[in-house]
Amino acid sequence: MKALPRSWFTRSALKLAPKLLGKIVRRGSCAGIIVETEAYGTDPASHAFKITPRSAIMRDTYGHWYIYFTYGMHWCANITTDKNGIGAVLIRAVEPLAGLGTMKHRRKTQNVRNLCSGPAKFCEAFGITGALNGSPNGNGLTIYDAPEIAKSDIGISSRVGIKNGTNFPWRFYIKNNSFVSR
DNA sequence: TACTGGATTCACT
DNA sequence: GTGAATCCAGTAA
Repeated sequence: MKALPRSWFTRSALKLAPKLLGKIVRRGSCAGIIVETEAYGTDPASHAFKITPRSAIMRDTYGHWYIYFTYGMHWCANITTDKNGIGAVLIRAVEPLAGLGTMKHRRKTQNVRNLCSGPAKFCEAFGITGALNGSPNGNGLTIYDAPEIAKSDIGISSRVGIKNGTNFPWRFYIKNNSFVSR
């Protein structure tokens, strides 16, 4: 199994978000299949809409982890993209493959479907915190290559703008996968 | 320095 | 379906 090289992340978030589906993410003994992603570019919902010290990593890097804290209690993990622009892909849901015992312990639940079926759940199950913010893919938290998911098996949805009435962002998920969030 | 609200989740009704 | 938990980045002063 080979880690996705930095060059893999040179394209835009919108292009890469569906291609990340089916890839393997691993941290320590925990691993899983990415089943849901969300693309963030310069839309009004994105932290990159206005570049600040926190979000500058989305402009300045690609193939690095952008991990931020929200709602006073949750971490969310993104992989930065777009060599010449601004973007990141949020990992929204993962199907657990290995390290189930550790995940159950961290998540305080025995329900496998509830371990990683949400962006903050995924971070908690994998023990991801801001300590990993800014680190490149492969340094503690790694996405490995895997066969692409067929286009016909990928679902797409966009939320209609809460902020500006625009459509944003783009959510991609593997159809009929019970580990996708809702 | 003070205030506001969020790329969420969970318990409860 | 609704509301609480909880803290930090961003913004305004």
